Amino acid sequence: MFGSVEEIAVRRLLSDSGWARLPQACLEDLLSIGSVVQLAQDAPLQGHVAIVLQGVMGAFRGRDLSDAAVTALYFPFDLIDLEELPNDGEDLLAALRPAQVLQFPASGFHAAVRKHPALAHEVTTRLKRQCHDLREHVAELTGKTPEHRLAAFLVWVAEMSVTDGDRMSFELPMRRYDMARYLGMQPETLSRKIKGLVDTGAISLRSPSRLVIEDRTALLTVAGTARRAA
Amino acid sequence: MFGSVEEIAVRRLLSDSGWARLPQACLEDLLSIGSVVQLAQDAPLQGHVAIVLQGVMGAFRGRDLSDAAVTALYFPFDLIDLEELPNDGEDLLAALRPAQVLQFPASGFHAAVRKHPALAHEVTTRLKRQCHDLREHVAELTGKTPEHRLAAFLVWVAEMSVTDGDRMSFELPMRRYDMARYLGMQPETLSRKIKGLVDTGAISLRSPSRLVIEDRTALLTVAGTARRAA
DNA sequence: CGCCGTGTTGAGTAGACTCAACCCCAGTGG
DNA sequence: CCACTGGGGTTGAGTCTACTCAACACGGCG
Repeated sequence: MFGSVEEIAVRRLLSDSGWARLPQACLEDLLSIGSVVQLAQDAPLQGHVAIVLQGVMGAFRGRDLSDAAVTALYFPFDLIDLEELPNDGEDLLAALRPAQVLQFPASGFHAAVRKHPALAHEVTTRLKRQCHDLREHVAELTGKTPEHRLAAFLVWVAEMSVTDGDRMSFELPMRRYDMARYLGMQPETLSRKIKGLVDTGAISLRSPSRLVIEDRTALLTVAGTARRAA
Repeated sequence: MFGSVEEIAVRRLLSDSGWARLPQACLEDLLSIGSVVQLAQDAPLQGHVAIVLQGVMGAFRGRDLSDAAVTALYFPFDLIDLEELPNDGEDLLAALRPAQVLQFPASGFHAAVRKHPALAHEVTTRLKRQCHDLREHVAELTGKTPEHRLAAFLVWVAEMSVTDGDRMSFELPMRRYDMARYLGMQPETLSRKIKGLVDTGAISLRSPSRLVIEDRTALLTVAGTARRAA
């Protein structure tokens, strides 16, 4: 069912991630109803059940993508399930960079959940984890200064990213604008805070979107407490 | 298994709330392992699986209750399940006012979930709803001014409260200090914002904790968009 | 080359924070 | 009966910082 390009990401999904723990029959059911979807930057995800394969998806809250808040981030292997919620048309999902997801029809996915207890357990666990992450994000938004939030965010993203050997260098998975809205500040403020961290030597920028953590300890000190790991 | 006082809340749980949809056998399983716990204000909940019966519980993030952020609120009939999460000792649950919960041993509850598909579905639905609510809260924290957040919060709490016929009068389910930390502002700022709403005539205070919504439309205008209902 | 999307820099303002004092009320004990 | 106490809440003055708005820098692309 998959072309060769997509196969790589799906194969990783089935071997490296928590999903691999599921029984074989369950995985086959999932793969038989799922379809790999390529999403360009800013492309919305139609339908609301999917697993991220590559890239980062953002949950938006608001009428337009242009003025909506970024409320949550979904990294590879994260489950996206926004089905069966009060829908006032203000919940949107979009790719923050070009991304790839394994999408499911809601009915089929939920049928699989009913059929396979192990899948139900996996979904529950992931949802609890998402609640936990969101509460942590709330704690950062209510209790920390922009510097704190930025530092914690950078450490977190670095952990989620494949550092491909190159020390702590990684690609920021979204634009400044989206980062700012996720972190609850203005793009200008974000730019200044990043500059501040560069000036202190904690990080450095190879390009606007490629970042190197020069001094992780210093960054963690700024962040206060580290955020959850992958 | 219940004394007469507790029976009232449990009976409402089994008739009025979404939990009543569960099959009889499942309810009996739940009741057989659950125990009603009375919590004084600020009393922490030991163990992390419960259903709120009365009052409001708060999820805290931080070392102490005194300086922790209030990240989420649990109203009657909400499910609390913080089990099986990365536990760094900074997640706490406490009653914001005297409260009553139906508490479960984690193992027993999860056994019941495995046994009853309907319960698994109910739990999943509630967790998704909690994620949704948390995302909405994040959107408010990142995108709205303190006035907006306060107005939206008051409308929301009013909907969650039993208005006992008395127009839109209701009891605030927590102290100013906790409210402020949930809404991401300082107690002083909160006090001033409340005063501001009183001055415009949108609300009035009968006592520090008893509030009347005089002009719901005006309040909604300030809030921008209404928050999710009960 | 000019345009557009993206990111940065600068100056001024507005609004939340900090810290301190004060008010109010319920308990408590003389 | 009244003074004392402590928790909860409000008010005031001053500071600081994030926001606003505007201009500018940079790179890719038609």
